[in-house]
Amino acid sequence: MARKETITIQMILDTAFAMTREEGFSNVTARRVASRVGCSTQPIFRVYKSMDELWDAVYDQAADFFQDYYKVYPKTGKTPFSNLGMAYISFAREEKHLFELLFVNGRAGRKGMYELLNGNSGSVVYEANLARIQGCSDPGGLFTKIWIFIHGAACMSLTGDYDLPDIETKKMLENIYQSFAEMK
Amino acid sequence: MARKETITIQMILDTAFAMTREEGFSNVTARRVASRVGCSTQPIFRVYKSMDELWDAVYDQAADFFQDYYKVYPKTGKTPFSNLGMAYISFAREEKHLFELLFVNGRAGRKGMYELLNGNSGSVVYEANLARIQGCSDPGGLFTKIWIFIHGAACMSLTGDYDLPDIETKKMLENIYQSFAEMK
DNA sequence: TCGGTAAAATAACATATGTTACCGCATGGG
DNA sequence: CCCATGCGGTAACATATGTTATTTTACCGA
Repeated sequence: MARKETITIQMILDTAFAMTREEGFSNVTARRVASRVGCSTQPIFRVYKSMDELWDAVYDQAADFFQDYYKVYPKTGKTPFSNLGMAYISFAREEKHLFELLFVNGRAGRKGMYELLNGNSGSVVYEANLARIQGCSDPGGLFTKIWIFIHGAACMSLTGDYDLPDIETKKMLENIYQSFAEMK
Repeated sequence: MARKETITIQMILDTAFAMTREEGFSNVTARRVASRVGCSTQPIFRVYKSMDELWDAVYDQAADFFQDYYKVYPKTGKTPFSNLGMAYISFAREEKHLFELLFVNGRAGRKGMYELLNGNSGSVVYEANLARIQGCSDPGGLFTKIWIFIHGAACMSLTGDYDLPDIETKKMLENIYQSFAEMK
């Protein structure tokens, strides 16, 4: 038959994803991925029709990665809101490039923010028992306001304009939750 | 003597800035600027040592533009906070690419967020009578929290995840100001 | 009018990108 | 033990970028 496959689609995708984590999406080029895998650019175009297809796959993997990150994140807060917030802000800090890709710069045809939060299983928001007050359905409401705040802190951490230690962040999140909840 | 100058530094900078507004920073290339000015790339490199220098100039012009935008923005809110917030969020909506450049993606050696807000004259925050509670000096405090919220809404509007009409935005800003202020 | 000077055009260099044509060759079924 | 099949390497194409060398050209003072 034919020659045996030595460079798999997994090797390529994993490498591209690792590069996205480390250097950001825009540095994932055909030649750079190939070089890191240790092959020519051919195998890439054998398993992916184009770089766009590979980038799509990386994006999807980033979305899954965020889901897993949230699931594993220790839920030590007093409320599901602060847990969600802590996980989200930590993710922005620790996975700057992935956060940018998913929640800031996006990508043509990117998933919506709430779609990314819920994922395939609806885990994040659902598990947080926030189903009743899902953001999209209560504009100006509690979840929307809290979410705007959480997203704001995460984005500011990207540019270095927010850098409170986790303890302080947790306090602040629970503080503003109180503020919003008691207001109504 | 010599030939008369027909392509001025102003023409080049204005064009590059207009292109940044319309298409974003990353589309400002030497050839595209030249084409829009109606000349070759030579005049650009006569007045700027490199594209990096031109990009710096565009960035500075964007910072000034934001200052002017804020100064002119109608202050119809009940508090200086809501005025600042409305202006900032409107800017993000109407000048998506400039907002990204200044407050999201930044640029090597970009100005800090509060530096951008204050500008050369310290106008934005100062005029808003917020001097006493400037963000950097009250981490976790009132201004910081409000600012995180405002920045969050602005960033979400970039990705289409926030799209309340101005009226609602204003209400929400005044609402959360109440929440934060009464909490303490 | 004429020539030198500087501005602007032309065209190239060097690099980086996605993508494709081509070819060597390993491999496993016959 | 062959050899067709398809994997992967080499090299090129086409394009886009910043930048620079060279040439043309317009201006103004002499």
